[in-house]
Amino acid sequence: MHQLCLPMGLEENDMDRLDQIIGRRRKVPRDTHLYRMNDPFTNLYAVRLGHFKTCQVNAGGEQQITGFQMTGELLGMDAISTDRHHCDAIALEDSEVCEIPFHRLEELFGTMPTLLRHFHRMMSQEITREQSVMLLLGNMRAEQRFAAFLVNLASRYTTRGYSSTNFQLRMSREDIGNYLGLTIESISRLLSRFKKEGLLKVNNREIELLDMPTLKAMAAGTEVCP
Amino acid sequence: MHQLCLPMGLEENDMDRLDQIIGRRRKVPRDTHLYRMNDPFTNLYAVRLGHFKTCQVNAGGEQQITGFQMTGELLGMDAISTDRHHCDAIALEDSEVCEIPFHRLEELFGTMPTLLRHFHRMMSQEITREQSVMLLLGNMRAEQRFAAFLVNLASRYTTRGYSSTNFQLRMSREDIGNYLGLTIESISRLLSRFKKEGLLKVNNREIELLDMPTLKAMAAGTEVCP
DNA sequence: CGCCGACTTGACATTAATCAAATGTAGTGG
DNA sequence: CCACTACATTTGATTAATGTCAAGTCGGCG
Repeated sequence: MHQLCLPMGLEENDMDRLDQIIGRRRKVPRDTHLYRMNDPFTNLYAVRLGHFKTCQVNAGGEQQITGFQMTGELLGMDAISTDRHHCDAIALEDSEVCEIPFHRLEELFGTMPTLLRHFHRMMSQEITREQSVMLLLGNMRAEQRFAAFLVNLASRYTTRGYSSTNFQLRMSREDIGNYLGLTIESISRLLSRFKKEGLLKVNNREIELLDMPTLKAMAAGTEVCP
Repeated sequence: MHQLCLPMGLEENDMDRLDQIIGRRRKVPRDTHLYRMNDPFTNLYAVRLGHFKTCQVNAGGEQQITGFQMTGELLGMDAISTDRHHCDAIALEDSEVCEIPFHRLEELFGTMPTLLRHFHRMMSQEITREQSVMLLLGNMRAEQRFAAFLVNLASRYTTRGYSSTNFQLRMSREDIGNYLGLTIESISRLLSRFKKEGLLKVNNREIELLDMPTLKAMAAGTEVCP
């Protein structure tokens, strides 16, 4: 957790000061909200355990999942601009977060440039992550999107020390479809097709990736035409 | 410019200190790069004059325009995470920017909490802007996307003191299509249809919006079905 | 005037959505 | 343990939206 989240690279002394402001841990049961759109912003949240999704809704009631967050990732940075949350954050399984009171974090910034720098990197990373999703949604075809999704999960599980080829999907097909701008039926068909083509095994939400090179090539848009 | 960009709400004293680190102005002729993907990151850029587009390219050569920037907007925040730019920034017309050396900006953060807070708001705003685009690309149909695009431009021109109904598109149909995940032909057809339906007038790149309420309703997804 | 690039328009093809069952899975209570 | 239900997923048939391809038209500029 400390390798992924805010404290990265801090000296022990600074680490203690950070630990002191980090608020209580909060359990978030599956399918419940960590926060809702328009809630006033007081805390950032670091995921300690479990998985979340963040989603936007517009006036017409259309919903878009804008991301899936796992252990060590930070939630709530989109709320800084207006002091209100811009999306809902919902636990995909029983989860746990640390509350990080943002005003107290700001107080530390003045004397802890390393912390501040790391915070900026995390916000910037969120911006580039979203740009990749824009590329995916704007230019890729269904099979590319789905391949990119799987490759992205694999790489994030690797970072966390888990298997990059065997993992559980924590989200429903519907969530995946919504995130990728596709329907649940399309996701289901893609899974079946990838299975038939020997790219992966799938059993309910259990996934085993069998052909990472091809999946990566599909995701990058460099796959040779079949 | 000062109302939109970093200095917002600074005291005169602080404003001077900020002005001192702001680097030279740089002219960027139409169709030339302000920076390219993978260029090392040294400066943020504040647009003083003109318009830019930022675009991503993946390994397969697919390109996605991730945003259009106008006067007072900040470019380059996605480079902080890795010290390299993640996208190309290209001038849509002859333009001018201020260079903001990021390391010197960081030096000010320690003693200018107001500046820091404003910087955080700008990064956060970029995150929420991108989330809106994700909603657009993931869930909206072509006419909604295009309406949302026009309404967004209108509101940004309003903020800058220009007409919200009469303005020039600085980007080609192709750029618009790429940004919205549509083809140039689709954009052309949508323009023709909106014109026929009396929502706008169009003459080359000159736009006059005639029915903002309907356009807004379309963008929000609350338009009554025709 | 004539060329070029940007844009428009039309005909047709394709992708993924929609609609409709069928099937599978997990949980519940007998 | 087994029916029974509710919900998630898969699969098939069809349709609708948008992409692709192919002419054209327009406007600016040498």
